[in-house]
Amino acid sequence: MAQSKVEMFSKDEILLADIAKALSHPARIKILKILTDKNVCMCGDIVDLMPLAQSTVSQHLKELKRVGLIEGEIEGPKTCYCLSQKALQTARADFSKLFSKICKC
Amino acid sequence: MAQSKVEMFSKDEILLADIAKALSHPARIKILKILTDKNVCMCGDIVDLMPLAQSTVSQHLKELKRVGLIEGEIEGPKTCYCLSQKALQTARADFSKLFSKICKC
DNA sequence: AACGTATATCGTAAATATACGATTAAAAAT
DNA sequence: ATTTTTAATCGTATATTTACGATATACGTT
Repeated sequence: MAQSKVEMFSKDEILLADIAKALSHPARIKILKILTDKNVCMCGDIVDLMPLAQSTVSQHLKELKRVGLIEGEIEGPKTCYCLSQKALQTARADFSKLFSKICKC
Repeated sequence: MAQSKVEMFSKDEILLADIAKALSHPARIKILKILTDKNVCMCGDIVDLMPLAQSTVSQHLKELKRVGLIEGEIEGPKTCYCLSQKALQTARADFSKLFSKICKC
């Protein structure tokens, strides 16, 4: 990318695009599903269920945390991850709003 | 990216992630909104409403076309773009399905 | 036929994303 | 106190994305 022109768009557009970005990799979709099934989950449990290296999974978790969709609580050497239902509600509403606007029915 | 591991995930996850990717830039969100307002729109009209160069807008249109969210019909030297309501319905349903799964309420 | 208009594509630069192994840090277990 | 376990971060390679100007293409107009 040359210089970013992102600031030339509306807050809403930037925010939704950012959430979409967080959802734009199948690994991250899968992580959200895993956290749904397990409710609360150690990082290692997630890694075991993913076809990716531990450091790569950690990066994906970081991206999901960046936009707030998940939360991680450090418990000793372990980290417990869970979904942020609040952030998910907001994301859901934002996508709904977009599709309501652009879908005819 | 090193080699892609995308094929290690489910079809559903890959598909949804791909749609999310198409929505992961504010310019593309804005284009969808413009097409909603104008219904059908020449490329140049879109370019005029965007803070980006013509070639850049063209690239964004290509990405939206790639995932099928918009369609472009060449009419002489011009190209008419419009939303694909069918693809939008599908995308909307796919996101709904994900959020239904991962949202508690 | 030459020119103008509209848009896609090419070439390119810079930023970001994805992936991995190695290392670090921090707490638990021995 | 040392070792082990867990997970984040660092360093790095490669791929992809974003952006632009320049060029090519294709049609309409003069």
